[in-house]
Amino acid sequence: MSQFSEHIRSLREKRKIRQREVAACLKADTAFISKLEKGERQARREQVLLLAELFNVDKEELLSLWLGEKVYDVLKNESAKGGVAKQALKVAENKIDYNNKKKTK
Amino acid sequence: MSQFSEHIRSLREKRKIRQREVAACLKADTAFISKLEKGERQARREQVLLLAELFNVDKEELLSLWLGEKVYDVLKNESAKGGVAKQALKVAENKIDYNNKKKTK
DNA sequence: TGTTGTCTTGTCAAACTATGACAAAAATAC
DNA sequence: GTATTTTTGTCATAGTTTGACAAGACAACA
Repeated sequence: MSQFSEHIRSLREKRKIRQREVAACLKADTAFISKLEKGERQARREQVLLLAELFNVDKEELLSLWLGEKVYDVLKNESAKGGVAKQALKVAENKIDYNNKKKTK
Repeated sequence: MSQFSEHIRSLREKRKIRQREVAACLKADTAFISKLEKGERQARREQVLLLAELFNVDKEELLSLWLGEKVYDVLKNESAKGGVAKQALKVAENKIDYNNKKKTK
Protein backbone atom coordinates (compact mmCIF):
# COMPACT_ATOMS: atom_id res chain seq x y z
CA MET A 1 0.00 0.00 0.00
CA SER A 2 2.90 2.36 0.47
CA GLN A 3 5.93 2.64 -1.75
CA PHE A 4 8.29 2.62 1.15
CA SER A 5 6.88 -0.45 2.77
CA GLU A 6 6.76 -2.35 -0.49
CA HIS A 7 10.30 -1.37 -1.20
CA ILE A 8 11.48 -2.66 2.16
CA ARG A 9 9.74 -5.92 1.60
CA SER A 10 11.12 -6.34 -1.88
CA LEU A 11 14.64 -5.60 -0.68
CA ARG A 12 14.30 -8.20 2.01
CA GLU A 13 12.95 -10.81 -0.37
CA LYS A 14 15.62 -10.16 -2.95
CA ARG A 15 18.23 -10.83 -0.32
CA LYS A 16 16.37 -13.82 1.03
CA ILE A 17 16.42 -12.53 4.55
CA ARG A 18 13.78 -13.45 7.13
CA GLN A 19 11.77 -10.92 9.02
CA ARG A 20 13.37 -12.18 12.19
CA GLU A 21 16.74 -10.96 10.96
CA VAL A 22 15.41 -7.56 10.06
CA ALA A 23 13.75 -7.48 13.45
CA ALA A 24 17.04 -8.25 15.16
CA CYS A 25 18.68 -5.42 13.26
CA LEU A 26 16.04 -2.96 14.45
CA LYS A 27 15.77 -4.55 17.89
CA ALA A 28 12.07 -5.17 17.37
CA ASP A 29 9.90 -8.25 16.92
CA THR A 30 8.70 -9.76 13.69
CA ALA A 31 5.18 -8.49 14.20
CA PHE A 32 6.53 -4.99 13.96
CA ILE A 33 8.45 -5.74 10.79
CA SER A 34 5.40 -7.32 9.27
CA LYS A 35 3.46 -4.17 9.95
CA LEU A 36 6.23 -2.02 8.56
CA GLU A 37 6.15 -4.01 5.36
CA LYS A 38 2.42 -3.54 5.08
CA GLY A 39 2.47 0.16 5.84
CA GLU A 40 0.60 -0.25 9.09
CA ARG A 41 3.44 1.25 11.04
CA GLN A 42 5.75 4.06 10.10
CA ALA A 43 9.44 3.57 10.58
CA ARG A 44 11.38 6.18 12.42
CA ARG A 45 14.32 7.96 10.89
CA GLU A 46 16.85 5.95 12.82
CA GLN A 47 15.25 2.73 11.67
CA VAL A 48 15.39 3.82 8.07
CA LEU A 49 19.12 4.27 8.39
CA LEU A 50 19.52 0.84 9.93
CA LEU A 51 17.52 -0.66 7.10
CA ALA A 52 19.68 1.07 4.53
CA GLU A 53 22.74 -0.43 6.17
CA LEU A 54 21.24 -3.86 6.44
CA PHE A 55 20.17 -3.91 2.80
CA ASN A 56 23.22 -2.03 1.68
CA VAL A 57 21.38 0.64 -0.22
CA ASP A 58 21.90 4.38 -0.43
CA LYS A 59 20.73 6.03 2.76
CA GLU A 60 19.59 9.24 1.12
CA GLU A 61 17.55 7.39 -1.40
CA LEU A 62 15.75 5.39 1.24
CA LEU A 63 15.26 8.48 3.34
CA SER A 64 13.69 10.24 0.37
CA LEU A 65 11.23 7.49 -0.13
CA TRP A 66 10.38 7.38 3.53
CA LEU A 67 10.01 11.14 3.79
CA GLY A 68 7.95 11.24 0.64
CA GLU A 69 5.45 8.94 2.26
CA LYS A 70 5.28 11.17 5.27
CA VAL A 71 4.68 14.17 3.07
CA TYR A 72 1.98 12.36 1.22
CA ASP A 73 0.37 11.46 4.51
CA VAL A 74 -0.02 15.13 5.27
CA LEU A 75 -1.63 15.78 1.91
CA LYS A 76 -3.71 12.74 1.30
CA ASN A 77 -6.89 14.18 2.74
CA GLU A 78 -6.75 17.14 0.37
CA SER A 79 -5.30 15.38 -2.60
CA ALA A 80 -8.77 14.46 -3.74
CA LYS A 81 -10.03 17.76 -4.94
CA GLY A 82 -7.96 19.86 -7.16
CA GLY A 83 -4.88 21.88 -6.69
CA VAL A 84 -4.67 22.34 -2.95
CA ALA A 85 -2.23 19.50 -2.41
CA LYS A 86 -0.04 20.46 -5.32
CA GLN A 87 -0.05 24.09 -4.31
CA ALA A 88 1.01 23.03 -0.85
CA LEU A 89 3.97 21.20 -2.38
CA LYS A 90 5.00 24.38 -4.13
CA VAL A 91 4.76 26.33 -0.92
CA ALA A 92 6.99 23.81 0.79
CA GLU A 93 9.44 23.77 -2.09
CA ASN A 94 9.78 27.52 -1.99
CA LYS A 95 10.54 27.42 1.69
CA ILE A 96 13.23 24.83 1.15
CA ASP A 97 14.81 26.81 -1.65
CA TYR A 98 14.63 29.98 0.32
CA ASN A 99 16.35 28.35 3.27
CA ASN A 100 19.11 26.87 1.18
CA LYS A 101 19.76 30.19 -0.47
CA LYS A 102 20.07 31.84 2.90
CA LYS A 103 22.61 29.31 4.02
CA THR A 104 24.91 29.52 1.02
CA LYS A 105 24.88 33.27 1.31
CA MET B 1 8.47 32.75 11.32
CA SER B 2 6.00 30.88 9.20
CA GLN B 3 4.31 32.11 6.07
CA PHE B 4 0.93 30.99 7.22
CA SER B 5 1.12 32.65 10.57
CA GLU B 6 2.44 35.88 9.12
CA HIS B 7 -0.31 35.84 6.58
CA ILE B 8 -2.96 35.43 9.22
CA ARG B 9 -1.56 38.29 11.18
CA SER B 10 -1.33 40.54 8.21
CA LEU B 11 -4.90 39.78 7.21
CA ARG B 12 -6.07 40.63 10.67
CA GLU B 13 -4.14 43.85 10.78
CA LYS B 14 -5.34 44.94 7.38
CA ARG B 15 -8.88 44.55 8.57
CA LYS B 16 -8.12 46.20 11.90
CA ILE B 17 -9.54 43.34 13.87
CA ARG B 18 -8.41 42.48 17.40
CA GLN B 19 -7.16 39.08 18.40
CA ARG B 20 -10.13 38.83 20.73
CA GLU B 21 -12.46 38.84 17.74
CA VAL B 22 -10.48 36.18 15.94
CA ALA B 23 -10.45 34.22 19.15
CA ALA B 24 -14.21 34.47 19.40
CA CYS B 25 -14.54 33.19 15.84
CA LEU B 26 -12.41 30.15 16.64
CA LYS B 27 -13.82 29.80 20.14
CA ALA B 28 -10.39 30.07 21.67
CA ASP B 29 -8.62 32.63 23.81
CA THR B 30 -6.31 35.38 22.64
CA ALA B 31 -3.24 33.59 23.90
CA PHE B 32 -3.93 30.90 21.41
CA ILE B 33 -4.35 33.36 18.57
CA SER B 34 -1.16 35.08 19.51
CA LYS B 35 0.66 31.79 19.28
CA LEU B 36 -0.97 31.00 15.98
CA GLU B 37 0.25 34.28 14.59
CA LYS B 38 3.76 33.55 15.75
CA GLY B 39 3.79 30.01 14.47
CA GLU B 40 4.03 28.49 17.93
CA ARG B 41 0.82 26.60 17.44
CA GLN B 42 -0.52 24.95 14.35
CA ALA B 43 -4.07 25.62 13.35
CA ARG B 44 -6.30 22.72 12.57
CA ARG B 45 -8.04 22.35 9.27
CA GLU B 46 -11.38 23.44 10.63
CA GLN B 47 -9.82 26.56 12.08
CA VAL B 48 -8.25 27.44 8.77
CA LEU B 49 -11.67 27.37 7.16
CA LEU B 50 -13.10 29.60 9.84
CA LEU B 51 -10.27 32.04 9.34
CA ALA B 52 -10.86 32.10 5.61
CA GLU B 53 -14.48 32.97 6.25
CA LEU B 54 -13.66 35.59 8.80
CA PHE B 55 -11.13 37.31 6.58
CA ASN B 56 -13.14 36.67 3.48
CA VAL B 57 -10.34 35.05 1.50
CA ASP B 58 -10.26 32.04 -0.73
CA LYS B 59 -10.43 28.87 1.32
CA GLU B 60 -8.31 26.78 -1.00
CA GLU B 61 -5.60 29.35 -1.07
CA LEU B 62 -5.41 29.53 2.68
CA LEU B 63 -5.51 25.78 2.94
CA SER B 64 -2.61 25.52 0.53
CA LEU B 65 -0.52 27.84 2.60
CA TRP B 66 -1.40 26.01 5.77
CA LEU B 67 -0.73 22.60 4.27
CA GLY B 68 2.51 23.82 2.77
CA GLU B 69 3.72 24.66 6.23
CA LYS B 70 2.81 21.24 7.46
CA VAL B 71 4.69 19.66 4.60
CA TYR B 72 7.70 21.80 5.30
CA ASP B 73 7.55 20.75 8.92
CA VAL B 74 8.01 17.16 7.87
CA LEU B 75 11.00 18.07 5.74
CA LYS B 76 12.75 20.75 7.70
CA ASN B 77 15.11 18.40 9.49
CA GLU B 78 16.40 17.05 6.20
CA SER B 79 16.20 20.20 4.18
CA ALA B 80 19.68 21.13 5.32
CA LYS B 81 21.76 18.72 3.37
CA GLY B 82 21.19 18.15 -0.25
CA GLY B 83 18.43 16.66 -2.24
CA VAL B 84 16.64 14.45 0.23
CA ALA B 85 13.90 16.95 0.95
CA LYS B 86 13.36 17.80 -2.69
CA GLN B 87 13.37 14.17 -3.69
CA ALA B 88 10.76 13.52 -1.05
CA LEU B 89 8.60 16.21 -2.60
CA LYS B 90 8.87 14.46 -5.92
CA VAL B 91 7.88 11.16 -4.38
CA ALA B 92 4.83 12.78 -2.84
CA GLU B 93 3.92 14.53 -6.06
CA ASN B 94 4.05 11.29 -7.97
CA LYS B 95 1.75 9.65 -5.51
CA ILE B 96 -0.73 12.48 -5.83
CA ASP B 97 -0.66 12.34 -9.60
CA TYR B 98 -0.96 8.61 -9.56
CA ASN B 99 -3.98 8.78 -7.31
CA ASN B 100 -5.69 11.42 -9.38
CA LYS B 101 -5.15 9.43 -12.50
CA LYS B 102 -6.68 6.38 -10.92
CA LYS B 103 -9.73 8.33 -9.94
CA THR B 104 -10.47 9.86 -13.33
CA LYS B 105 -10.05 6.48 -14.91
C1' DT C 1 -1.76 -35.75 10.33
C1' DG C 2 1.49 -33.42 13.27
C1' DT C 3 5.59 -30.52 13.57
C1' DT C 4 8.36 -26.68 12.62
C1' DG C 5 9.31 -22.18 10.95
C1' DT C 6 7.57 -17.83 9.06
C1' DC C 7 4.41 -14.30 8.76
C1' DT C 8 0.11 -11.84 10.23
C1' DT C 9 -3.44 -9.93 13.24
C1' DG C 10 -5.53 -8.09 17.45
C1' DT C 11 -4.95 -5.87 21.69
C1' DC C 12 -2.97 -2.87 24.82
C1' DA C 13 0.05 -0.11 28.06
C1' DA C 14 3.53 3.20 27.89
C1' DA C 15 5.71 6.98 25.50
C1' DC C 16 5.23 10.85 23.07
C1' DT C 17 3.03 15.08 21.10
C1' DA C 18 -0.26 18.67 20.60
C1' DT C 19 -4.05 21.41 22.14
C1' DG C 20 -6.03 24.91 24.39
C1' DA C 21 -7.00 26.93 29.11
C1' DC C 22 -5.38 29.96 32.66
C1' DA C 23 -2.65 33.37 34.96
C1' DA C 24 0.56 36.67 34.89
C1' DA C 25 3.81 39.72 32.42
C1' DA C 26 4.80 42.98 28.67
C1' DA C 27 3.60 46.19 25.34
C1' DT C 28 0.64 49.78 23.46
C1' DA C 29 -2.64 53.35 23.67
C1' DC C 30 -5.09 56.98 25.95
C1' DG D 1 -1.48 56.94 35.83
C1' DT D 2 -5.43 53.35 33.85
C1' DA D 3 -7.26 50.46 30.24
C1' DT D 4 -6.71 47.44 26.44
C1' DT D 5 -4.25 44.31 23.67
C1' DT D 6 -0.77 41.07 23.04
C1' DT D 7 2.71 37.83 24.68
C1' DT D 8 4.78 34.28 27.56
C1' DG D 9 5.04 30.35 30.71
C1' DT D 10 2.95 26.45 32.60
C1' DC D 11 0.14 22.68 32.66
C1' DA D 12 -3.73 19.10 32.46
C1' DT D 13 -6.02 16.81 29.05
C1' DA D 14 -6.74 14.57 24.83
C1' DG D 15 -4.97 12.31 21.03
C1' DT D 16 -1.66 9.63 18.53
C1' DT D 17 2.13 6.27 17.91
C1' DT D 18 5.11 2.77 19.23
C1' DG D 19 6.44 -1.62 20.13
C1' DA D 20 5.48 -5.83 23.08
C1' DC D 21 2.91 -9.90 23.62
C1' DA D 22 -0.13 -13.65 22.55
C1' DA D 23 -2.63 -16.12 19.46
C1' DG D 24 -3.83 -17.31 14.82
C1' DA D 25 -2.87 -18.40 9.76
C1' DC D 26 -0.16 -20.28 6.37
C1' DA D 27 3.30 -23.21 4.10
C1' DA D 28 6.54 -27.01 3.69
C1' DC D 29 7.27 -31.44 4.49
C1' DA D 30 8.12 -35.83 6.99
